[in-house]
Amino acid sequence: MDALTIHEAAETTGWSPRMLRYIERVGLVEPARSASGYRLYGPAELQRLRTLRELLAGHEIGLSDLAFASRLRRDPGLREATDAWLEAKAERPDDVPAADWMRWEQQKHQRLLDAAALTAAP
Amino acid sequence: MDALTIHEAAETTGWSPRMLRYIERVGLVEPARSASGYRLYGPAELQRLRTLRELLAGHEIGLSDLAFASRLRRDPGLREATDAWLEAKAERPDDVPAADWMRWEQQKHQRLLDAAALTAAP
DNA sequence: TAAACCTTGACACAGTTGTGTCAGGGTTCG
DNA sequence: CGAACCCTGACACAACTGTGTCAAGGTTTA
Repeated sequence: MDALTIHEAAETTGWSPRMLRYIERVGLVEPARSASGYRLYGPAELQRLRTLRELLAGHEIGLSDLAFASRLRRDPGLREATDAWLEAKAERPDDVPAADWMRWEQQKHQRLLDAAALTAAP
Repeated sequence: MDALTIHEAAETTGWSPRMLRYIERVGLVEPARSASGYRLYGPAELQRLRTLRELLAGHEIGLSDLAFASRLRRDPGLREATDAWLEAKAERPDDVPAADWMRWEQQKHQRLLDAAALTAAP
C-alpha cells in the first residue's frame, strides 16, 4: 500500500505533524483513516500538501483565507451574496446604459449557474 | 450637498465611527474626503455600509474574509491559483473521461476570461 | 514485551482581527 | 471665541490563527 503515516507525510511535505492535523481540522486536506484511526496520506494528499505550501508562501495568504475560498464554492448562497456586495463596489451606473446592464446581468447569472452546476456535480 | 460626516454616517448605519475608520482601512468602504480631510459618506457608501452589516451577520463571516474575496477579484493570478488548488479537491479523475475534462477546462477558462473582462472593464 | 509509532486533548505563546477609548491637534460654525 | 465636531496615533483587550510541546493512552512490529 502506498499511504504514509503522519510523520512520514510530514517529512516529505515539509509540514510538521502538528500542522497536518491542523490543516485537516480546518478542512483543507483530510486524509483517509486506517481501521485503528491512523491518518493515511496517499499520493494525492501529499501533492496537495506540497502545492498548499507554495500557494500560501507565494501569495501571502493564510489557511483561513483558503478555507473561506473553499466555503465560497461549497455555499452558492454565500458566494452570490459576497459577489453582489463586491460587484457594487466596481459598478459605475453612469456609463452603463440599460442594454449593457442587462447583458451584464445575464452573464452574471450564467456564471452563477455554471458555478452551481459544477459544485453540485458530485 | 448630501454627504454625511463620520458621526452622522455612524448613526444611520449602526456602525461606530471607530469601525467606519477600520472598514476604510481594510479597503471595503472608502468615503470621499473634504478639502480639509473630513470623511464624506454619500448615499452609495451608506447603503454599502448597511448591506455590509447584513452580509456579515447573515453569513457568519468577517471583514477579513470579505477583504480576501475582494482581493481575489482584483488579482486574477491569485484567483486562478486558489481556484486550481480547490478544484483539485473536488476532482474525481475516475469518472471524468478525457472529453469531459477538456470541456470542463474550456468552461473554466471561459469563466476566468469573463471575470477578467469584467474587473478590467473600468 | 518493549520501542516507536499513533490518537486526542490541553497549555502556551506570538501575531492578527475587531473594538473601545483617550490624547494632541486642526476645522466649522453659531 | 468657544463648543462641537474632525483627524491621526496609540494603548488596551478579547477572540481567533498558526505553531510548538507535553500528557495519557491505544497500535504496530521487531
